[in-house]
Amino acid sequence: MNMRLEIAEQLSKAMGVAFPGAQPPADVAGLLAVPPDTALGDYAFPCFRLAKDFRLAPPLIAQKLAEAFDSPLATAQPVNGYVNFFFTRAAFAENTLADVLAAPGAWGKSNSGEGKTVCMDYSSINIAKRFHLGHLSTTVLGNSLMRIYRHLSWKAVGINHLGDWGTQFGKMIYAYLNWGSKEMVAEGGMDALQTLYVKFHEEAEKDPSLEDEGRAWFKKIEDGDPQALEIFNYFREMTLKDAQRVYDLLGVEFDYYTGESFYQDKMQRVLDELTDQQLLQESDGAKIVDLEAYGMPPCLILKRDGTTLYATRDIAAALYRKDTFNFDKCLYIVAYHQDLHFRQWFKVVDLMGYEWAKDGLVHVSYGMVSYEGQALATRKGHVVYLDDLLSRAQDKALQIIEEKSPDLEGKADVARQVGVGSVVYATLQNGRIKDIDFWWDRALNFDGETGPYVQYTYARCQSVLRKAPAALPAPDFDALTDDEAQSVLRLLSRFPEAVEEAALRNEPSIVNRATTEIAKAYNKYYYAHRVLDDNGAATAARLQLTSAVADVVKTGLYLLGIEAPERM
RNA sequence: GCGCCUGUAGCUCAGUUGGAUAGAGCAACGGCCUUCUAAGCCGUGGGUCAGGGGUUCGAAUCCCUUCAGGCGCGCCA
Repeated sequence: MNMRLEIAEQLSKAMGVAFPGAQPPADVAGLLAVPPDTALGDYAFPCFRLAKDFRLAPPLIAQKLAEAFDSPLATAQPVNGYVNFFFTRAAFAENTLADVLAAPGAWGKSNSGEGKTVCMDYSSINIAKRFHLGHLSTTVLGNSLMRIYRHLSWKAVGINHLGDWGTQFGKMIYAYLNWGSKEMVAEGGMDALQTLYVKFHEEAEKDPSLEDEGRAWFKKIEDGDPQALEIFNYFREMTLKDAQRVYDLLGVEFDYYTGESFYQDKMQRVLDELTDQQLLQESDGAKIVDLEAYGMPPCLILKRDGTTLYATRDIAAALYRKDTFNFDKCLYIVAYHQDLHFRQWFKVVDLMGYEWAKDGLVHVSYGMVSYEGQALATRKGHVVYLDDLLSRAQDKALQIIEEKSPDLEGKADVARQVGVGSVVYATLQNGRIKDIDFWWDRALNFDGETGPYVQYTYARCQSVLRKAPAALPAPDFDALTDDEAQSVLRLLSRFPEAVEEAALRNEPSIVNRATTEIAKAYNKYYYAHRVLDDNGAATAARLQLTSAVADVVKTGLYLLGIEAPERM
């Protein structure tokens, strides 16, 4: 039973009774507000807007509506132009818990996305580069959104749009052949590739002709030269293998690893269509689509030398994905500094006549990451690599476990879940548009509203549930009419709305907050009330509450991409 | 110069898309473990919602404007 809808329905009836003939507002449920203080009720309806239509002062409207309101699940009280609704506490508890406990892991699931497909372009790492802080947001946001959309019955297609095309790979090959070796790379791994790349740029400063060598080797990759391809594929395999360790830790999976190179043979269609529709113009030898009418600089499609650009590839990829998956939405989880780029090529696809470009293509942008106040700079070594961060977080977790629960079984595994969870949680804690300045002491803090806090609440619930008596009488829901229990129940009942909104706004932090609020409310409850006591019927009710909290917290964590340890 | 974004407690951020007395966490200080997990709970202090105008019953929220910061603005991705 959705209490918001129940109240809205009964309130609409009350309007018909109290104001026959008047036109009631269309979306009563949407107008229901949550009062700032629970003493004012569980939901409230502001009457100010009705004053004109009903030709009556808001306090009087509130009074008449409250008098006419009738529901077994709530009572109504008029206060200063608001109608405040108070749930019938025991009935609310019974209803809510029955709903939550009906299907484990399914709270917040809905059919709202049934039959719809979303493509998710996320993580999208570059070949020959180590996984660092700059890739964390896109990876973790994308993973969480995949889970959230699937929870709402969308078909979600995860795509790692690899950065595997461009002259830098020609340069890499040149550097590898001249200054590197199989042994060096086999031993040094990704760092060795990094070193070679830096070396190339140093040498190219002195001898600009190396740039031509780089271009020549890239041309060989394009032309399918066996030696060039072999080396390139070696780099590619290495990068993916390196990244896979991080993906495994984070629990991240992709349906496709179709990178930029995949679209090379799909560019001509873009050029043909743009030409046919006379959208392509020449400018300084390059080919562009003019966007002045839309207040944007032109979108570059072809360079002077006839080769394609980033935007061209993105357009080709969008057309391919539409053809292949027939998506309703295609999300690009990319930092906001590429905002203009996306607005430009989205508009180009629109101009090409594809209606779905208008609201089907979505740039899910997020804030920039800096490290101790300065921009990340791989070449200067001012960078935090993901595997370092994750292993330090795990070390910290293990250290705390040794202090607090030295007898815990499977310490390393719990430390992994908690350490990794803390990093993921922190990444999804704030609105994604916020910039993140990374500091080690902040990242390794496990106190307060953190991943470990939420996980701890789950483990605490599990601990209580393990100690529950095997046989209990039927629950007495009058045991859950106190304020603390009601707060927990209110938050549980609103959790599904949070999941829907998170998908609507592509904002996993909403699920993060909803889950954390439940954990906080339960911890408060836990200190105010004993779950297990001599009263079997009351204990049964409190155990249901505990069980429901455990289930929803676990679901919330899952939707964020975080595991929930049974003990910690 | 133009465009996009951000500005709320010392710090990091919420604020349900216009509703009631602006809330959390961190940091600081003070309490609570012989009872279900103290990675927890309770309490104290801390605010010109960047500034100024406007819209209306009502603004942190919408409009205008100024300021501050971040990011972008043709042959990289």
